[in-house]
Amino acid sequence: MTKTAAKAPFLSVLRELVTCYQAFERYSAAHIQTLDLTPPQFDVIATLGNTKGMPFRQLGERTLITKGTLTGVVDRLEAKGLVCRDNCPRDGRSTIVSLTRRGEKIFDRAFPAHVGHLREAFGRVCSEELSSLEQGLGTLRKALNAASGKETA
Amino acid sequence: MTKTAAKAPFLSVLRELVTCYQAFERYSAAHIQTLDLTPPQFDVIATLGNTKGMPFRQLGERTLITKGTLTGVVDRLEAKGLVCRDNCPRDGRSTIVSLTRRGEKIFDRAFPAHVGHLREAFGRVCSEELSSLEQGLGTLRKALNAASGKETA
DNA sequence: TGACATCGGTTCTAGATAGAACTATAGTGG
DNA sequence: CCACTATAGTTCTATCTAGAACCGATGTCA
Repeated sequence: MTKTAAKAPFLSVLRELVTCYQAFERYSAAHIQTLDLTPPQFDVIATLGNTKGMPFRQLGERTLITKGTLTGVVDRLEAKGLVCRDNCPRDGRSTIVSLTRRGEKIFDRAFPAHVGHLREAFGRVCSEELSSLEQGLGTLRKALNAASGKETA
Repeated sequence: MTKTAAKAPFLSVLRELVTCYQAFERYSAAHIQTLDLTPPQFDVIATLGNTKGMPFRQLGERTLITKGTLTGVVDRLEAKGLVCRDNCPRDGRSTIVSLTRRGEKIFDRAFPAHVGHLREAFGRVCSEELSSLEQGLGTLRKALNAASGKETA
């Protein structure tokens, strides 16, 4: 609580961003746990659902998991028999990850349930407020990226 | 992208929440790294700054780090000579964590610098939008807590 | 076609994370 | 004063995390 720093008005937005995000994580994770999955594992299942599979690279881009981490997450899902790795016929370096039949079953059951669980919470906020929130978050994100670009460049 | 699920309009807010939070984390972490600290370590330093120290429990509440994790974070800070553990005279179970002189020096130098770094980004967003964002985040957080309370109870 | 840069994944390292089990101290009720 | 319960930290386990080093396959360019 430095005097000058405590005055910065944006710190309260910041704190709210963090606590809100954590509240979401907790809320979401609590449900995912009942499926015997971790949040990143669920994220992978949800991303692969209704697709024919995709290479690691693409899976990482969509789930925002870096490749080193993704290897381990996929390892564990493979051990559970929910996804499988196949060599890409077009590119010898590439590995295609896709849901197994069991993985698809989990997806079909868990994904709608999870969306319903989230709706339970988000439904309590009126849609105008949600869309204003979405916009505000977008503005802040762009500001963060712009500021970081400025310093990197 | 299940049909029913893809329609849920709140999913886009959700995605924005996650990407915005991650953008913040990246932006913040990039600066903290230049101080040879990790984000949780910085968080502890910032919380202990301008205090006479506090027990683990309280430190955990403020930094939102669970006690098992906190032990490790404090271990590493202690190894770096930035904080110290002292027995609480009033309670034999309790340990008081406080900044060493070196830790205070780091705090005095790093905290204002970090706030300045953040201001660089947040200053790009007008204050009305920030306060509206803060309010929206608060609403959502309360909705999440309310929904989770409903299920827990 | 042979050198070289690039790219996709894996491995390794250090750290963070939650949660459960454990230890020791403190407080409480009989 | 003794048993019981609650509390403060630590330890342990499994997972996630980024980032760097590495390895094999590709593609390029001369």
